[in-house]
Amino acid sequence: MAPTPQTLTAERILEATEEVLRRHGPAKATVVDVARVLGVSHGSVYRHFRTKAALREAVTKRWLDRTTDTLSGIVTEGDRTPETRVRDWLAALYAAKRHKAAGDPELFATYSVLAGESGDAVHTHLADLLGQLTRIIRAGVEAGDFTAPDPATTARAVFQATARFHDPGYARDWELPGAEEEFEAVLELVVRGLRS
Amino acid sequence: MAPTPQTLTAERILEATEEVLRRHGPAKATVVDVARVLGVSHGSVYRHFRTKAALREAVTKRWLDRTTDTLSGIVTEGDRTPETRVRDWLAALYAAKRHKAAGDPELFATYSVLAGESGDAVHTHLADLLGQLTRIIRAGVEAGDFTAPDPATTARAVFQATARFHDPGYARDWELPGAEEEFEAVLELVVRGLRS
DNA sequence: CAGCTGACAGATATTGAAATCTGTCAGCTG
DNA sequence: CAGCTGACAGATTTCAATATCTGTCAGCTG
Repeated sequence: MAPTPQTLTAERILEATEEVLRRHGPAKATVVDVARVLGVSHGSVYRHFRTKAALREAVTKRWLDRTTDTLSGIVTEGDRTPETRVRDWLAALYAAKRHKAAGDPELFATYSVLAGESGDAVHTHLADLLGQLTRIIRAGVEAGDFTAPDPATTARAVFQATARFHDPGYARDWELPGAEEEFEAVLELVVRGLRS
Repeated sequence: MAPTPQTLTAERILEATEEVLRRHGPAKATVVDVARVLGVSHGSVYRHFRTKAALREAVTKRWLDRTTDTLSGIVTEGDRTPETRVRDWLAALYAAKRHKAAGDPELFATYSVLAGESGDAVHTHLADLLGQLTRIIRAGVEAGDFTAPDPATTARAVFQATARFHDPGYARDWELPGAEEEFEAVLELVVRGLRS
């Protein structure tokens, strides 16, 4: 609650870590830097996070959860058709990732590094997103709008088919001219493939 | 090694380069190595290729063209339906890339490096592949099997949607258990999206 | 005593000097 | 004379010495 809390908490460490990552980038950010920002010794940071990898994963998880939370609202918009929700959800995912990549490149690089290291935070993030997409597709099947023998498998296929527009490995292409049109074309193809 | 007292040709240099790339990998392969395999001075290699980058691009182009040639046969199989040809073509593309990645990892790494450097050889390769796919889809539209206002745009969308199964950036996932099933699911989704 | 410090060992990263490589070209060779 | 050689300059890579970092822990502090 206090604007300048004196006790060292996991939350304060995560905020300082984001700051350091933004300033120095993932390759140069050290635990000593984080401790310096907080005005404590680096030993204290290790009281809250067992390793540097755990700290990086925690800060990344926090960052990924922001996207998951943004998208979760679209899943349950009962007044819209499942097709519209699939479109909106994928468009929102693309927009969120693109915005993050452009606006927060240092942290985005960290996320990409962790994704490559197959960290648990990323694995969970992907499972969360797939779960959301599965719910929309299942609703579409129940409404008779979509055909999908196994909604989870189909959701995975939709996710893979649009990977180019949310996988961080393709981030450099997201701002290229024509990217938006290509997204629309893939989205159209995928939605047509879902329809009964 | 076998005595090679013949005249020095671009073709012989490309073969020696492949040999050196396979043995040392893309990071350690030098023009001096190539010259040593051929029993000439490295200055002679520069008579045929202006730069090392040009040499690497030429050897990569040769290698990429083998895939393009393999697939071109499927495009014109008039006795099969367009849908079958799209399925066969994408499956053959996936199989070819996967086979290369598993069987020739050093050269595959070189290809991946060049793809990242956005070399012209890769650009041309992608244009060739897209051209083949466009022809199949256009044939499908003309036969009334597919709906696609602009076959070239749709071909691009199909190519993007299946990127995970032919883009070298994903090579590490191609041998994972379940990869084949995921390919089938994406292929099913895409083909459904093409149908009228 | 709960939380923090700071020195320490082993691991990792940085640095700069030495080695190697790329690309050129004047001259050699057949 | 067409094609090749080998020495060379500048760029890049390697390597080992040095510095910094990670993770631990005995002891300090409030």
